[in-house]
Amino acid sequence: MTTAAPAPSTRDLPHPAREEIRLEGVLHALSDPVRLRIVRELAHEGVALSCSHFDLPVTKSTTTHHFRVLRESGVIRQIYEGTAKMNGLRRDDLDDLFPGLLDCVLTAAGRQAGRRLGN
Amino acid sequence: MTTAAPAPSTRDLPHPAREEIRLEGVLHALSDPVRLRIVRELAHEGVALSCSHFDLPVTKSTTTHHFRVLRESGVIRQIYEGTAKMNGLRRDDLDDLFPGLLDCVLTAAGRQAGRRLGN
DNA sequence: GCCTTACTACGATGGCTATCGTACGAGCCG
DNA sequence: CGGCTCGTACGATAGCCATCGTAGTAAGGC
Repeated sequence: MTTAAPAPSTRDLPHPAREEIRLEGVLHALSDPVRLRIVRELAHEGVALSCSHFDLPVTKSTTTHHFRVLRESGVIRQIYEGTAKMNGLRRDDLDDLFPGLLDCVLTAAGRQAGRRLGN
Repeated sequence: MTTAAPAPSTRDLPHPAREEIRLEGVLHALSDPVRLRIVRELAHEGVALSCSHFDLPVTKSTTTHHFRVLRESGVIRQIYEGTAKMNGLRRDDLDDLFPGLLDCVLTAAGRQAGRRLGN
């Protein structure tokens, strides 16, 4: 019965509706290196990941802050799953609002990272 | 003075080279409403425009600041032309570094503006 | 019941930044 | 020359923001 449905209803996190997502907010969220890295990894894995999955060069407090910025700007969706908090990209919403934007940013980020490494 | 300056103008502005343009910097530059508006207008007109061409809801000091941010992040190129300073999008550089990114952002901004007006 | 794991909330802090006003320099034009 | 327009520089200010540490809550395992 509660296998595929959102069972843990104890804590619910506020997310902006699709129409409330603002381009400026998304761009600002993506303009931070730590957050861009998170988004890149989420896109690369393709599935929702727990916060602890990431190995970021900041403390856990700061990590929480970055995930909140991403959620409040509409870039990711956060759902509690037991003790873990799963983070998933809001690909459908973003692609509908800003077609191609996410892919462009991800491609650009990948190219930039590649340029820095071996070029 | 009669300094026999070889340059067309005694004042030359520092621009980042193409390889120095960082994605995070560009996204941050575009995440400000005033700057996004400037970039949209530059893209729409398609030619370099003087600073005074824009009717922005901020003072001239702040306008100068925003243009500098755009220049230092690599989004625009600024050239003195007599008493005016002409601002042009660095389309070629941006399209080469981040293919499609600028167009995606501009399209998204246009759609968002349209949604706010009457839709 | 207790301990561990996962994450949050709160307060502090230093830095960045958007904004302004005022004073100034650089070209044009009467 | 004297002013006029365009844009800059500098200083100030207020707000945001990335970061941290510490203390606390929620869920699950022993």
